[in-house]
Amino acid sequence: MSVAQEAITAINDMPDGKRRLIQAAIKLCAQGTASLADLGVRELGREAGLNPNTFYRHFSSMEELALAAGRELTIGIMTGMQKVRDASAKHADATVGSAEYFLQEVEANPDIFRMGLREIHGGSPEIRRILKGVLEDFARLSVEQITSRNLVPGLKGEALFEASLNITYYMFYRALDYIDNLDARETIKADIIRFIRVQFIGMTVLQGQQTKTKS
Amino acid sequence: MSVAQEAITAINDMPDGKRRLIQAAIKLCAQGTASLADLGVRELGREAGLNPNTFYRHFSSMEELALAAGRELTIGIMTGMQKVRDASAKHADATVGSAEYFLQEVEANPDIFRMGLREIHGGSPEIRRILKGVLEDFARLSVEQITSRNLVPGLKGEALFEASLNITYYMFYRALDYIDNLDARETIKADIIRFIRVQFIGMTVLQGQQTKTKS
DNA sequence: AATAAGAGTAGACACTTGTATACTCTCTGT
DNA sequence: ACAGAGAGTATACAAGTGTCTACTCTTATT
Repeated sequence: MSVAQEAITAINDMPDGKRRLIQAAIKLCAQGTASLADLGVRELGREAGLNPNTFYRHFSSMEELALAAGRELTIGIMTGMQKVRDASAKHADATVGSAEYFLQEVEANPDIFRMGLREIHGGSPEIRRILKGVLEDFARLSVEQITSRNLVPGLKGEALFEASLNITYYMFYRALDYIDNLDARETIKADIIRFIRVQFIGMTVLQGQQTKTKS
Repeated sequence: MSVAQEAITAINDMPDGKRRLIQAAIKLCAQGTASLADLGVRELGREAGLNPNTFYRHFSSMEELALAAGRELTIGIMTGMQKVRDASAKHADATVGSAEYFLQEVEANPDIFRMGLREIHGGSPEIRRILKGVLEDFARLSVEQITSRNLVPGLKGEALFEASLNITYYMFYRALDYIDNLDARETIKADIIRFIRVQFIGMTVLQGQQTKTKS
Protein backbone atom coordinates (compact mmCIF):
# COMPACT_ATOMS: atom_id res chain seq x y z
CA MET A 1 0.00 0.00 0.00
CA SER A 2 1.49 3.31 -1.05
CA VAL A 3 1.96 6.21 1.28
CA ALA A 4 -0.67 8.19 -0.55
CA GLN A 5 -3.32 5.48 -0.36
CA GLU A 6 -2.54 5.00 3.29
CA ALA A 7 -3.29 8.67 3.81
CA ILE A 8 -6.50 8.70 1.83
CA THR A 9 -8.07 5.82 3.69
CA ALA A 10 -7.15 7.43 6.99
CA ILE A 11 -9.07 10.60 6.33
CA ASN A 12 -12.55 9.29 5.60
CA ASP A 13 -15.35 9.65 8.13
CA MET A 14 -13.60 12.34 10.08
CA PRO A 15 -15.69 14.53 12.39
CA ASP A 16 -16.16 18.10 11.29
CA GLY A 17 -14.22 19.71 14.11
CA LYS A 18 -11.27 17.47 13.55
CA ARG A 19 -10.96 18.37 9.92
CA ARG A 20 -11.41 22.03 10.71
CA LEU A 21 -8.59 21.86 13.21
CA ILE A 22 -6.33 20.22 10.69
CA GLN A 23 -7.13 22.75 8.04
CA ALA A 24 -6.60 25.57 10.51
CA ALA A 25 -3.19 24.09 11.22
CA ILE A 26 -2.27 24.00 7.55
CA LYS A 27 -3.45 27.55 7.05
CA LEU A 28 -1.65 29.00 10.06
CA CYS A 29 1.46 27.13 9.23
CA ALA A 30 1.55 28.19 5.60
CA GLN A 31 0.96 31.84 6.42
CA GLY A 32 3.08 32.37 9.51
CA THR A 33 6.60 31.26 10.20
CA ALA A 34 5.75 28.50 12.66
CA SER A 35 6.13 24.88 11.77
CA LEU A 36 3.31 22.42 12.34
CA ALA A 37 4.75 21.01 15.53
CA ASP A 38 4.77 24.27 17.44
CA LEU A 39 1.32 25.68 16.96
CA GLY A 40 -0.81 26.40 20.00
CA VAL A 41 -3.94 24.54 20.99
CA ARG A 42 -5.79 27.77 21.65
CA GLU A 43 -4.48 29.45 18.53
CA LEU A 44 -5.75 26.52 16.53
CA GLY A 45 -9.13 26.61 18.20
CA ARG A 46 -9.48 30.29 17.44
CA GLU A 47 -8.62 29.86 13.78
CA ALA A 48 -11.03 26.95 13.47
CA GLY A 49 -13.79 28.82 15.29
CA LEU A 50 -13.93 26.15 17.97
CA ASN A 51 -13.44 25.90 21.67
CA PRO A 52 -9.79 25.28 22.50
CA ASN A 53 -10.77 22.13 24.32
CA THR A 54 -12.21 20.51 21.25
CA PHE A 55 -8.63 19.76 20.34
CA TYR A 56 -8.46 17.17 23.11
CA ARG A 57 -11.48 15.35 21.78
CA HIS A 58 -9.51 14.39 18.70
CA PHE A 59 -5.85 14.52 19.51
CA SER A 60 -3.83 13.78 22.55
CA SER A 61 -0.80 15.75 21.49
CA MET A 62 0.31 18.30 18.95
CA GLU A 63 2.48 15.69 17.29
CA GLU A 64 -0.62 13.63 16.65
CA LEU A 65 -2.34 16.50 14.90
CA ALA A 66 0.82 17.20 12.97
CA LEU A 67 0.74 13.65 11.66
CA ALA A 68 -2.89 13.95 10.64
CA ALA A 69 -2.12 17.25 8.92
CA GLY A 70 0.79 15.58 7.20
CA ARG A 71 -1.59 13.01 5.78
CA GLU A 72 -4.00 15.67 4.60
CA LEU A 73 -1.05 17.41 3.00
CA THR A 74 -0.12 14.18 1.29
CA ILE A 75 -3.52 13.88 -0.29
CA GLY A 76 -3.41 17.45 -1.50
CA ILE A 77 -0.04 17.06 -3.12
CA MET A 78 -0.73 13.61 -4.45
CA THR A 79 -3.97 14.46 -6.21
CA GLY A 80 -2.28 17.53 -7.62
CA MET A 81 0.56 15.39 -8.89
CA GLN A 82 -1.82 12.94 -10.46
CA LYS A 83 -3.37 15.76 -12.41
CA VAL A 84 0.09 16.81 -13.53
CA ARG A 85 0.80 13.35 -14.83
CA ASP A 86 -2.50 13.09 -16.68
CA ALA A 87 -2.21 16.51 -18.27
CA SER A 88 1.40 16.27 -19.32
CA ALA A 89 0.66 13.06 -21.20
CA LYS A 90 -1.22 15.14 -23.76
CA HIS A 91 1.57 17.61 -24.35
CA ALA A 92 3.82 17.27 -27.39
CA ASP A 93 7.00 17.75 -25.41
CA ALA A 94 6.61 15.71 -22.24
CA THR A 95 9.32 17.61 -20.40
CA VAL A 96 7.79 21.01 -20.99
CA GLY A 97 4.36 19.55 -20.26
CA SER A 98 5.40 18.20 -16.87
CA ALA A 99 7.05 21.41 -15.82
CA GLU A 100 4.17 23.57 -16.92
CA TYR A 101 1.46 21.57 -15.28
CA PHE A 102 3.44 21.13 -12.15
CA LEU A 103 3.88 24.87 -11.77
CA GLN A 104 0.24 25.40 -12.53
CA GLU A 105 -0.60 23.09 -9.68
CA VAL A 106 1.80 24.93 -7.39
CA GLU A 107 0.18 28.20 -8.26
CA ALA A 108 -3.24 26.81 -7.47
CA ASN A 109 -2.30 25.43 -4.03
CA PRO A 110 0.51 27.57 -2.70
CA ASP A 111 -0.32 26.89 0.95
CA ILE A 112 0.05 23.17 0.59
CA PHE A 113 3.32 23.32 -1.25
CA ARG A 114 4.78 25.99 0.93
CA MET A 115 4.08 24.06 4.05
CA GLY A 116 5.06 20.72 2.60
CA LEU A 117 8.42 22.25 1.83
CA ARG A 118 8.77 23.61 5.30
CA GLU A 119 8.00 20.27 6.88
CA ILE A 120 10.19 18.17 4.65
CA HIS A 121 13.14 19.81 6.31
CA GLY A 122 13.10 20.44 10.00
CA GLY A 123 9.73 18.97 10.87
CA SER A 124 9.35 15.85 12.96
CA PRO A 125 11.08 12.75 11.57
CA GLU A 126 7.75 11.02 11.17
CA ILE A 127 6.28 13.76 9.00
CA ARG A 128 9.47 13.93 7.01
CA ARG A 129 9.17 10.22 6.33
CA ILE A 130 5.62 10.64 5.09
CA LEU A 131 6.46 13.51 2.79
CA LYS A 132 9.47 11.76 1.39
CA GLY A 133 7.18 8.86 0.63
CA VAL A 134 4.96 11.20 -1.36
CA LEU A 135 7.83 12.46 -3.45
CA GLU A 136 9.03 8.93 -4.08
CA ASP A 137 5.57 7.86 -5.13
CA PHE A 138 5.52 10.72 -7.57
CA ALA A 139 8.92 9.82 -8.96
CA ARG A 140 7.78 6.23 -9.38
CA LEU A 141 4.72 7.32 -11.32
CA SER A 142 6.98 9.36 -13.55
CA VAL A 143 9.15 6.35 -14.20
CA GLU A 144 6.14 4.28 -15.20
CA GLN A 145 4.93 6.91 -17.58
CA ILE A 146 8.35 7.47 -19.10
CA THR A 147 8.88 3.76 -19.55
CA SER A 148 5.49 3.03 -21.09
CA ARG A 149 5.78 5.90 -23.55
CA ASN A 150 9.46 5.26 -24.14
CA LEU A 151 10.32 8.93 -23.61
CA VAL A 152 13.92 8.40 -22.56
CA PRO A 153 15.06 5.41 -24.57
CA GLY A 154 18.61 5.09 -23.28
CA LEU A 155 17.73 5.02 -19.61
CA LYS A 156 16.14 2.43 -17.42
CA GLY A 157 15.65 0.87 -14.02
CA GLU A 158 17.59 2.26 -11.13
CA ALA A 159 19.19 5.13 -13.03
CA LEU A 160 15.87 6.30 -14.43
CA PHE A 161 14.36 6.31 -10.98
CA GLU A 162 17.26 8.23 -9.56
CA ALA A 163 16.95 10.87 -12.24
CA SER A 164 13.21 11.14 -11.66
CA LEU A 165 13.71 11.51 -7.94
CA ASN A 166 16.28 14.23 -8.40
CA ILE A 167 13.93 16.04 -10.73
CA THR A 168 11.05 15.72 -8.33
CA TYR A 169 13.00 17.19 -5.47
CA TYR A 170 14.31 19.95 -7.66
CA MET A 171 10.84 20.90 -8.79
CA PHE A 172 9.57 21.01 -5.24
CA TYR A 173 12.46 23.02 -4.08
CA ARG A 174 12.00 25.58 -6.83
CA ALA A 175 8.29 25.73 -6.12
CA LEU A 176 8.95 28.03 -3.17
CA ASP A 177 10.81 30.50 -5.36
CA TYR A 178 8.05 30.24 -7.86
CA ILE A 179 5.39 31.14 -5.32
CA ASP A 180 7.22 34.08 -3.80
CA ASN A 181 9.02 35.48 -6.75
CA LEU A 182 6.49 36.58 -9.32
CA ASP A 183 8.99 38.24 -11.62
CA ALA A 184 11.19 35.20 -11.94
CA ARG A 185 8.54 32.69 -12.93
CA GLU A 186 9.55 32.31 -16.54
CA THR A 187 13.18 31.91 -15.54
CA ILE A 188 12.30 29.27 -12.99
CA LYS A 189 10.28 27.34 -15.51
CA ALA A 190 13.20 27.41 -17.93
CA ASP A 191 15.55 26.28 -15.15
CA ILE A 192 13.34 23.33 -14.37
CA ILE A 193 13.12 22.25 -17.99
CA ARG A 194 16.86 22.49 -18.33
CA PHE A 195 17.37 20.55 -15.13
CA ILE A 196 15.19 17.75 -16.40
CA ARG A 197 17.09 17.51 -19.67
CA VAL A 198 20.45 17.62 -17.92
CA GLN A 199 19.45 14.80 -15.62
CA PHE A 200 18.26 12.52 -18.39
CA ILE A 201 21.12 13.27 -20.72
CA GLY A 202 23.77 13.11 -18.01
CA MET A 203 22.43 9.89 -16.53
CA THR A 204 22.26 8.28 -19.93
CA VAL A 205 25.85 9.15 -20.74
CA LEU A 206 27.11 8.19 -17.30
CA GLN A 207 25.33 4.86 -17.51
CA GLY A 208 27.22 4.11 -20.69
CA GLN A 209 30.70 4.85 -19.36
CA GLN A 210 30.37 3.52 -15.81
CA THR A 211 34.04 2.89 -15.05
CA LYS A 212 35.71 6.24 -15.65
CA THR A 213 37.27 8.03 -12.71
CA LYS A 214 38.03 11.55 -13.87
CA SER A 215 35.20 14.05 -13.66
CA MET B 1 31.46 42.94 -0.67
CA SER B 2 30.33 39.33 -0.47
CA VAL B 3 27.64 38.13 1.86
CA ALA B 4 30.18 36.20 3.88
CA GLN B 5 32.52 39.14 4.39
CA GLU B 6 29.59 41.30 5.35
CA ALA B 7 28.81 38.83 8.06
CA ILE B 8 32.32 38.51 9.37
CA THR B 9 32.83 42.22 9.82
CA ALA B 10 29.55 42.50 11.64
CA ILE B 11 30.46 40.04 14.35
CA ASN B 12 33.64 41.55 15.74
CA ASP B 13 33.70 43.30 19.11
CA MET B 14 30.49 41.76 20.26
CA PRO B 15 29.72 41.70 24.01
CA ASP B 16 29.86 38.34 25.69
CA GLY B 17 26.21 38.08 26.53
CA LYS B 18 25.17 38.90 23.02
CA ARG B 19 27.26 36.17 21.52
CA ARG B 20 26.07 33.71 24.15
CA LEU B 21 22.49 34.51 23.28
CA ILE B 22 23.15 33.96 19.61
CA GLN B 23 24.88 30.68 20.21
CA ALA B 24 22.10 29.58 22.51
CA ALA B 25 19.68 30.34 19.70
CA ILE B 26 21.64 28.24 17.24
CA LYS B 27 21.88 25.36 19.67
CA LEU B 28 18.21 25.34 20.65
CA CYS B 29 17.17 25.67 17.07
CA ALA B 30 19.37 22.85 15.82
CA GLN B 31 18.27 20.48 18.55
CA GLY B 32 14.57 21.19 18.85
CA THR B 33 11.99 21.58 16.15
CA ALA B 34 11.56 25.34 16.45
CA SER B 35 12.85 27.70 13.85
CA LEU B 36 14.99 30.70 14.80
CA ALA B 37 12.18 33.20 14.57
CA ASP B 38 10.00 31.56 17.19
CA LEU B 39 12.28 30.99 20.12
CA GLY B 40 11.41 32.55 23.46
CA VAL B 41 13.31 35.32 25.18
CA ARG B 42 13.27 33.47 28.47
CA GLU B 43 14.11 30.13 26.91
CA LEU B 44 17.11 31.78 25.33
CA GLY B 45 18.18 33.39 28.56
CA ARG B 46 17.99 30.06 30.35
CA GLU B 47 20.09 28.29 27.76
CA ALA B 48 22.66 31.08 27.78
CA GLY B 49 22.75 31.18 31.58
CA LEU B 50 21.64 34.79 31.59
CA ASN B 51 18.80 36.84 32.90
CA PRO B 52 15.92 36.94 30.42
CA ASN B 53 16.12 40.69 30.34
CA THR B 54 19.65 40.74 29.03
CA PHE B 55 18.09 39.99 25.71
CA TYR B 56 16.74 43.52 25.56
CA ARG B 57 20.17 45.02 26.09
CA HIS B 58 21.22 43.70 22.71
CA PHE B 59 18.17 43.14 20.61
CA SER B 60 14.88 44.87 20.27
CA SER B 61 13.07 41.99 18.64
CA MET B 62 13.42 38.31 17.97
CA GLU B 63 13.77 39.00 14.29
CA GLU B 64 16.83 41.08 15.05
CA LEU B 65 18.48 38.25 16.91
CA ALA B 66 17.52 35.88 14.14
CA LEU B 67 19.38 38.06 11.68
CA ALA B 68 22.45 38.16 13.88
CA ALA B 69 22.29 34.40 14.24
CA GLY B 70 21.93 34.12 10.50
CA ARG B 71 25.18 36.00 10.12
CA GLU B 72 26.94 33.78 12.62
CA LEU B 73 25.61 30.80 10.72
CA THR B 74 26.94 32.27 7.53
CA ILE B 75 30.43 32.51 8.94
CA GLY B 76 30.30 28.94 10.18
CA ILE B 77 29.21 27.55 6.86
CA MET B 78 31.47 29.80 4.85
CA THR B 79 34.67 28.96 6.69
CA GLY B 80 33.73 25.31 6.47
CA MET B 81 33.21 25.64 2.74
CA GLN B 82 36.53 27.40 2.32
CA LYS B 83 38.21 24.44 3.98
CA VAL B 84 36.41 22.13 1.59
CA ARG B 85 37.71 24.06 -1.40
CA ASP B 86 41.27 24.10 -0.12
CA ALA B 87 41.31 20.44 0.76
CA SER B 88 39.66 19.15 -2.38
CA ALA B 89 42.28 20.91 -4.49
CA LYS B 90 44.80 18.34 -3.27
CA HIS B 91 42.70 15.33 -4.19
CA ALA B 92 43.43 13.42 -7.40
CA ASP B 93 39.77 13.29 -8.40
CA ALA B 94 38.35 16.73 -7.71
CA THR B 95 34.76 15.48 -7.69
CA VAL B 96 35.36 12.82 -5.11
CA GLY B 97 37.50 15.25 -3.15
CA SER B 98 34.82 17.90 -2.96
CA ALA B 99 32.16 15.45 -1.89
CA GLU B 100 34.33 13.83 0.75
CA TYR B 101 35.52 17.01 2.35
CA PHE B 102 32.12 18.55 2.24
CA LEU B 103 30.63 15.60 4.10
CA GLN B 104 33.47 15.69 6.56
CA GLU B 105 32.65 19.29 7.28
CA VAL B 106 28.99 18.43 7.71
CA GLU B 107 29.85 15.71 10.16
CA ALA B 108 31.97 18.12 12.17
CA ASN B 109 29.30 20.84 12.44
CA PRO B 110 25.95 19.11 12.24
CA ASP B 111 24.15 21.83 14.21
CA ILE B 112 25.09 24.57 11.82
CA PHE B 113 24.12 22.65 8.72
CA ARG B 114 20.93 21.30 10.20
CA MET B 115 19.75 24.71 11.16
CA GLY B 116 20.96 26.38 7.98
CA LEU B 117 18.81 23.92 6.10
CA ARG B 118 15.84 24.60 8.25
CA GLU B 119 16.12 28.34 7.79
CA ILE B 120 16.71 28.26 4.07
CA HIS B 121 13.15 27.10 3.70
CA GLY B 122 10.48 28.60 5.85
CA GLY B 123 12.53 31.09 7.82
CA SER B 124 12.12 34.81 7.43
CA PRO B 125 12.69 36.14 3.91
CA GLU B 126 15.67 38.16 5.12
CA ILE B 127 17.47 35.15 6.55
CA ARG B 128 16.64 33.15 3.46
CA ARG B 129 18.24 35.83 1.36
CA ILE B 130 21.39 35.72 3.46
CA LEU B 131 21.72 31.96 3.29
CA LYS B 132 21.07 31.87 -0.42
CA GLY B 133 23.88 34.35 -0.74
CA VAL B 134 26.17 31.98 1.08
CA LEU B 135 25.36 29.11 -1.24
CA GLU B 136 25.85 31.31 -4.26
CA ASP B 137 29.20 32.47 -2.95
CA PHE B 138 30.21 28.88 -2.57
CA ALA B 139 29.09 28.01 -6.07
CA ARG B 140 31.04 30.96 -7.43
CA LEU B 141 34.17 29.82 -5.65
CA SER B 142 33.69 26.41 -7.19
CA VAL B 143 33.42 27.93 -10.63
CA GLU B 144 36.67 29.83 -10.15
CA GLN B 145 38.47 26.74 -9.03
CA ILE B 146 37.09 24.60 -11.82
CA THR B 147 37.97 27.20 -14.41
CA SER B 148 41.50 27.82 -13.18
CA ARG B 149 42.30 24.12 -13.00
CA ASN B 150 40.38 23.38 -16.20
CA LEU B 151 38.51 20.51 -14.57
CA VAL B 152 35.47 20.60 -16.84
CA PRO B 153 36.86 21.65 -20.21
CA GLY B 154 33.68 21.69 -22.23
CA LEU B 155 31.72 23.94 -19.90
CA LYS B 156 31.93 27.62 -19.13
CA GLY B 157 30.29 30.80 -18.01
CA GLU B 158 26.61 30.75 -17.18
CA ALA B 159 26.15 27.03 -17.67
CA LEU B 160 29.05 26.17 -15.42
CA PHE B 161 27.68 28.39 -12.70
CA GLU B 162 24.25 26.87 -13.01
CA ALA B 163 25.66 23.38 -12.66
CA SER B 164 27.71 24.43 -9.64
CA LEU B 165 24.71 25.98 -7.99
CA ASN B 166 22.60 22.91 -8.55
CA ILE B 167 25.34 20.79 -7.08
CA THR B 168 25.72 23.05 -4.08
CA TYR B 169 22.04 22.90 -3.27
CA TYR B 170 21.98 19.17 -3.76
CA MET B 171 24.87 18.68 -1.39
CA PHE B 172 23.23 20.81 1.26
CA TYR B 173 19.97 19.08 0.88
CA ARG B 174 21.56 15.66 1.24
CA ALA B 175 23.53 16.85 4.25
CA LEU B 176 20.45 16.40 6.42
CA ASP B 177 20.09 12.77 5.40
CA TYR B 178 23.77 12.33 5.97
CA ILE B 179 23.57 13.63 9.53
CA ASP B 180 20.55 11.60 10.56
CA ASN B 181 21.01 8.44 8.61
CA LEU B 182 24.22 6.82 9.73
CA ASP B 183 23.70 3.62 7.77
CA ALA B 184 23.21 5.36 4.47
CA ARG B 185 26.32 7.51 4.50
CA GLU B 186 28.23 5.65 1.85
CA THR B 187 25.20 5.59 -0.40
CA ILE B 188 24.69 9.30 0.03
CA LYS B 189 28.28 10.00 -0.81
CA ALA B 190 27.98 7.95 -3.97
CA ASP B 191 24.76 9.76 -4.85
CA ILE B 192 26.44 13.11 -4.53
CA ILE B 193 29.37 12.10 -6.69
CA ARG B 194 27.03 10.77 -9.32
CA PHE B 195 24.95 13.93 -9.17
CA ILE B 196 28.01 16.06 -9.76
CA ARG B 197 29.05 14.03 -12.79
CA VAL B 198 25.56 14.03 -14.23
CA GLN B 199 25.33 17.79 -13.93
CA PHE B 200 28.63 18.43 -15.66
CA ILE B 201 28.13 15.87 -18.38
CA GLY B 202 24.52 16.79 -18.98
CA MET B 203 25.20 20.51 -19.07
CA THR B 204 28.06 20.02 -21.46
CA VAL B 205 26.00 17.99 -23.88
CA LEU B 206 23.01 20.29 -23.61
CA GLN B 207 25.18 23.32 -24.25
CA GLY B 208 26.32 21.70 -27.49
CA GLN B 209 22.85 20.98 -28.87
CA GLN B 210 20.95 24.04 -27.67
CA THR B 211 18.13 24.07 -30.20
CA LYS B 212 16.57 20.66 -29.90
CA THR B 213 12.98 20.44 -28.68
CA LYS B 214 12.33 16.79 -27.93
CA SER B 215 13.43 15.56 -24.49
C1' DA C 1 -38.90 5.86 25.48
C1' DA C 2 -34.49 5.24 27.77
C1' DT C 3 -29.80 5.21 27.51
C1' DA C 4 -25.20 5.76 26.25
C1' DA C 5 -21.68 7.42 23.43
C1' DG C 6 -19.68 11.18 20.49
C1' DA C 7 -18.80 16.03 19.69
C1' DG C 8 -18.45 20.42 21.41
C1' DT C 9 -18.57 24.08 25.33
C1' DA C 10 -17.57 26.59 29.83
C1' DG C 11 -14.91 27.72 33.59
C1' DA C 12 -11.02 27.27 36.38
C1' DC C 13 -6.01 26.41 37.69
C1' DA C 14 -1.21 26.67 37.70
C1' DC C 15 2.31 27.97 34.85
C1' DT C 16 5.01 30.48 31.27
C1' DT C 17 5.68 34.31 28.55
C1' DG C 18 7.00 39.29 27.05
C1' DT C 19 8.25 43.37 28.80
C1' DA C 20 8.59 47.66 31.90
C1' DT C 21 10.93 49.77 35.81
C1' DA C 22 14.41 50.06 38.93
C1' DC C 23 18.55 48.19 40.73
C1' DT C 24 23.84 46.86 40.80
C1' DC C 25 28.11 46.05 39.26
C1' DT C 26 32.50 47.06 36.38
C1' DC C 27 34.85 49.48 33.50
C1' DT C 28 36.88 53.91 31.25
C1' DG C 29 38.04 58.82 30.49
C1' DT C 30 38.98 62.96 32.61
C1' DA D 1 38.68 60.44 42.44
C1' DC D 2 34.59 60.37 40.36
C1' DA D 3 30.90 60.73 36.88
C1' DG D 4 28.70 58.20 33.56
C1' DA D 5 28.00 54.60 30.31
C1' DG D 6 27.59 49.69 29.19
C1' DA D 7 26.32 45.08 30.67
C1' DG D 8 23.74 42.33 33.51
C1' DT D 9 20.19 41.46 37.41
C1' DA D 10 15.77 41.44 40.32
C1' DT D 11 11.08 42.10 40.77
C1' DA D 12 6.61 42.63 39.18
C1' DC D 13 2.46 42.28 36.26
C1' DA D 14 -0.74 41.57 32.54
C1' DA D 15 -1.62 38.40 29.04
C1' DG D 16 -1.50 34.02 27.11
C1' DT D 17 -0.95 28.94 27.48
C1' DG D 18 -1.92 23.71 28.39
C1' DT D 19 -4.95 20.97 30.48
C1' DC D 20 -8.36 19.24 34.09
C1' DT D 21 -13.25 18.60 35.37
C1' DA D 22 -17.85 19.19 34.63
C1' DC D 23 -21.41 20.48 31.77
C1' DT D 24 -24.72 20.33 27.33
C1' DC D 25 -26.29 19.12 23.13
C1' DT D 26 -27.08 15.63 19.21
C1' DT D 27 -27.49 11.17 17.33
C1' DA D 28 -27.98 6.29 17.26
C1' DT D 29 -29.18 1.81 19.62
C1' DT D 30 -31.98 -0.95 22.04
